[in-house]
Amino acid sequence: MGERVLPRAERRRRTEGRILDAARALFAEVGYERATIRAIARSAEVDPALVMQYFGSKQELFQQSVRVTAVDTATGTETDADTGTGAEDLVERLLGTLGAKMGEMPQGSLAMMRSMLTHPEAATSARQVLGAQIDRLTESIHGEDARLRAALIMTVMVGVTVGNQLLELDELRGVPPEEIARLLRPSLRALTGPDVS
Amino acid sequence: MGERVLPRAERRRRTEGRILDAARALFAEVGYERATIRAIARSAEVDPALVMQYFGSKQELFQQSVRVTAVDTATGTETDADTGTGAEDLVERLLGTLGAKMGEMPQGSLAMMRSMLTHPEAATSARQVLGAQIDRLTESIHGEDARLRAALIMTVMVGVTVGNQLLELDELRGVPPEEIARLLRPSLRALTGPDVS
DNA sequence: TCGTTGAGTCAACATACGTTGAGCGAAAGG
DNA sequence: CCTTTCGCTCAACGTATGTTGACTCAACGA
Repeated sequence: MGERVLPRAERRRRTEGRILDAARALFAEVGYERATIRAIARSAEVDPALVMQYFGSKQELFQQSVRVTAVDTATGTETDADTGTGAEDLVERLLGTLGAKMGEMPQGSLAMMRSMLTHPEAATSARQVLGAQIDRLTESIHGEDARLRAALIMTVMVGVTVGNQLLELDELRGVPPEEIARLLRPSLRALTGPDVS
Repeated sequence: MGERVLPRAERRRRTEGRILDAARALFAEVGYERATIRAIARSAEVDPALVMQYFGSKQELFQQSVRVTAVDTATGTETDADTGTGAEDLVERLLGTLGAKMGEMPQGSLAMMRSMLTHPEAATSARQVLGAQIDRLTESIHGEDARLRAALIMTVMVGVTVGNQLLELDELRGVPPEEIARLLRPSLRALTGPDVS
């Protein structure tokens, strides 16, 4: 029937991908501790031992699940440097990634955030990502307490994301992202400090 | 030596208290999953079995650890109704409890917040507490999107608390609470909506 | 004084988990 | 065609955890 026979390399890549997807989904849903290797394997339709053989340990699987694209899109980096570096531009970018369809944040980011309060390595990752973003913001704020303000801005973003994606507060359910961005904009601008331009 | 002999009732109350304190501390530090009954018992200088005998299960111990005073002070309730119910007053109260010496938030609240992303019951508690606060705020905001604005305000508070108390971001370390409150005030006022008074 | 209560301990059970090593069967390669 | 490689499974081990039941001993009440 539809059962194609695949070359080994391709087959391997696909199962590895299935495992990673399943891992990301489960880590994002229940966090590091409650996401068991067995459950991930079952979801990927694979033997638990294979997960170990491919990724070495649960810890490494988690790291792989959270890597790269995950981390920065979570907090609004998006690595494209086409937009300006003014504070307003950065704030707008943050609001944008928040709004890029809120229910569809990359699973890797959600996985990291879900575990950041209870899993040490996830906490370290989160601090790194936030720190990098704070650095960026700090450069374009130029105020007295520039760094502190930048930190608070990121802190606000974390709060909204937590309330919306992870706690799933009823009050934020189904609200169009643009509206949240609209309501949040003045608050972030206020933290940007007295306008310099 | 100083080894006083205590009446049974008193003795029981004290050990029960020691267990609860140890539980709160550990739950707050590492979250529900990583806080083991054995570790809690060791910290309270008691046999693990005694913890079960007194509290029934780890789940019930957690609930007891998180109860009452814990929950509302976490997000700034403080149950005293002496202050007004105007939006500004409420915002000020929120900022106040945030600033009531940031490193000394009640352990029960921290325990709840630490686990709210990974432990279902903690999540439910958090949603309840936040929901109640949002209700309060909504009444005194009177705007179009009053409820949504109120939710975002609480969301901001959660973010700051998470960043400060749980993630322990370097940028917020050692910053006097009054300064954070000062920087945050305009942002919260902005969410309060166009001033009605 | 003596039986009863209850605080507290000890040893053990059942379970779930991460992890390992041996092995099977099909693709790869000459 | 035969050997090797490798994706993948099976069964098991070791360990940590929540939880339980039998037990000890001092405080209590009559």
